[in-house]
Amino acid sequence: MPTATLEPADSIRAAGLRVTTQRLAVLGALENMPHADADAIHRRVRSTQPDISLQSVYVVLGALTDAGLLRRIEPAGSPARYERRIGDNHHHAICTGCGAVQDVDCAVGHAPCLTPAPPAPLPGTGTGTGAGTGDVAGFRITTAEVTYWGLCPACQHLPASHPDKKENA
Amino acid sequence: MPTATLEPADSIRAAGLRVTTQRLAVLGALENMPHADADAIHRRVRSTQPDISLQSVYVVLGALTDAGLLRRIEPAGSPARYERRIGDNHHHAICTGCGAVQDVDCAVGHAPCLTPAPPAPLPGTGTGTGAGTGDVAGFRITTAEVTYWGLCPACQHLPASHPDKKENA
DNA sequence: GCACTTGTTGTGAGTGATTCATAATAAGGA
DNA sequence: TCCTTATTATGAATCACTCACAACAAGTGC
Ligand SMILES: [Mn+2]
Ligand SMILES: [Mn+2]
Ligand SMILES: [Zn+2]
Ligand SMILES: [Zn+2]
Repeated sequence: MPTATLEPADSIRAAGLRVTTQRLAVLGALENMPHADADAIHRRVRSTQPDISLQSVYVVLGALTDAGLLRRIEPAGSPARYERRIGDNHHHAICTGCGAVQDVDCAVGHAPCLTPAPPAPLPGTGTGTGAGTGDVAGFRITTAEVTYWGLCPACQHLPASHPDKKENA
Repeated sequence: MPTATLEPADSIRAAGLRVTTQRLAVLGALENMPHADADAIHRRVRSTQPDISLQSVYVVLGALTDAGLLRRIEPAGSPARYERRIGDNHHHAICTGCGAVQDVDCAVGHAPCLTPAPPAPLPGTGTGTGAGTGDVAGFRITTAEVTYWGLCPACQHLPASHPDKKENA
């Protein structure tokens, strides 16, 4: 038995979950394909567990995400994507051409982006309640999610054509 | 450009689209319910056009969004929401308890996350339609989207119960 | 090692949100 | 008013995901 890695199985156990081959396989797959969606993970896992169903992958992803072992992001217009990089609220740059996702470190560090405090009252459509200072419109903010949209290096060099929305193959 | 000053019919025409009662109704509905989803808009529009179908509302919303007359946001775990406030890339605070959405002025210069760690900062991401151009990890960034997650004032004062995830009915 | 309990997985059906295909309709110009 | 063509109406279909429940297996105790 390869006991070299103290992580996957132990982290699952530490979360109070049972260690199953499916969970190990999903974690292992994500090791090599960060920001993959459920379908891509399923295809990858199938190479070692040909009979695992997509639904089971969903269940595993949900359990691991709830346990805090995975992070799920849900970019607009894309199925949910999963990654093992957790604990830091890092952000993402997403290519509008091909959907590629790239990690972006937050400039602030580990408890980032929790002090938005817009200086001016909200001029929104009729909801200009000048909320208290320090939070946003009276909201108690716990997370700030930042998504940068643009063109990845590859798509910048393509003509204004339609690069196929390739996933991790 | 002053989209707010144009009559709905004029702005539709100016976009090169035909002025229809359905489009006027959808724009009118959103006047009073910013950040509504397709279903809520459909219910509202039905009060004046009882026979309009949800699918037609989707078509109208798509056309108006493509024309730049509406902005669509797609918060995680929520159906798409639409608003008439366009032209400024403002951000949103969303309540994890009840799903309420609140406009937040772009925090350029205040929220640290708009200045990513890698090379250049993002100029004009907020005040200019997100037309600014930055560079993150080789990406040519055109828009920075910020979502603040937390509890709205109402949900802060509720016990640990789960307020119904409903909104303007 | 063997059984037992219970968390997990496998399977199929079901759901919500949105899109597609196509016929019917109506907006806007001639 | 007529005509062309954009737009809407309708139903079916798709996508991503969830649910219900039976079959299974991880971890515990003997
Ligand atoms: Mn990431
Ligand atoms: Mn808004
Ligand atoms: Zn790309
Ligand atoms: Zn709330």
